[in-house]
Amino acid sequence: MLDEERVRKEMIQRFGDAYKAFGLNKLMGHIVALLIYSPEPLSLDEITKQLGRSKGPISQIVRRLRDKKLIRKTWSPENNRKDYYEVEPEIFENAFRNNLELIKNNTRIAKFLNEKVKEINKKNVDVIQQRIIEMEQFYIFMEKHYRNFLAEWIVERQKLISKNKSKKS
Amino acid sequence: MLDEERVRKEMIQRFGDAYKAFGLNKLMGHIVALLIYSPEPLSLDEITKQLGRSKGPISQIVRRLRDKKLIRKTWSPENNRKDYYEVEPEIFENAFRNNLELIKNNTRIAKFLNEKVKEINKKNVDVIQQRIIEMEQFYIFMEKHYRNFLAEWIVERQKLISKNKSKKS
DNA sequence: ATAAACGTTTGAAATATTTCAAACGATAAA
DNA sequence: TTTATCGTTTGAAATATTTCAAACGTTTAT
Repeated sequence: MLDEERVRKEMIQRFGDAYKAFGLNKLMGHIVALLIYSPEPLSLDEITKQLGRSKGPISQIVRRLRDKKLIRKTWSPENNRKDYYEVEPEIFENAFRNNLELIKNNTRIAKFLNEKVKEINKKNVDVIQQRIIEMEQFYIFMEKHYRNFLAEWIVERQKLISKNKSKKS
Repeated sequence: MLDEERVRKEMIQRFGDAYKAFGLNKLMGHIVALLIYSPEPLSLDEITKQLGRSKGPISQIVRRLRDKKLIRKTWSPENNRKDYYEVEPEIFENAFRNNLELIKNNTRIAKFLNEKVKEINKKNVDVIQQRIIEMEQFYIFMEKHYRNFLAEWIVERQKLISKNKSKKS
């Protein structure tokens, strides 16, 4: 029991650090960790209590997590007063999709620069232009691979799920 | 000429935002943008002047950029007093490699949790365990794709470079 | 040897972000 | 209709990060 508590805390800690490393709010990672580790959906108050924070930030971060499709509200006939939250079943996939948006932005930047640099026709432009062309190619290529990965993962995930189901029955 | 200045500024701006979105320092993006856009290597003082910052932070961020293999010192027979910097030819590839490290950390977290949760043998563990198993599988799969992407990109890049060379001659 | 030109380090100041407590509005229970 | 229970919003406080200016150590020119 003491051990379990330690693991839970370390998980919250590590998710916080990981989220931060990806440029996201630490608290987002904490909440996600909590929800992944909880077999039952949690209310705002429960999250608040378990993380020892006040309601304000929890409310805001929970909304952002919902916008990012990492967690969702659950519906249940009883408890129609409080909102309960759980992780999205496709949480990792969705986190990846969010990252894809950043990559797409990089492609956009490269394309914009390519246009502009061509227009300007700067002296010594060849070195710069070559860099920017490579940048554009790189991120276009990357986008393609990202999409590919997603498609393959969905197949892979189905296999995982069906394997697990057959184990249960 | 005025136009060129505008593009340069917008580039610096956008790279700053992009770097921040990836959880890195904004100034890192600014310096990288400056060096990409510069046909000649730049000294610390030139970077300092062009970005309107003081030497302290520039010196520190430049070191971090070197650690991350995004920029490098150039050597030249004259000017052996000052250090001059340019972007690494494989800057985008290397940025990607840095990101791969973050993914590897996620895999590590999942593996750690998998071990621990198995040990604890919590009641209702099946839901949680399933999530963590999926997390591990996801990031292992992702690592594989990342490596794959890198291998393919290197081939693709060679094609780009040789195409450009033949155009020049 | 001395002076000048660098890059780095470092505490303090400025800025940005996170967090809180309290007020608010909305909805459901009494 | 009134009261209680939520989730949200909001300005202020706490904290973390970025930035600066000055001091420092090192290397090169004089």
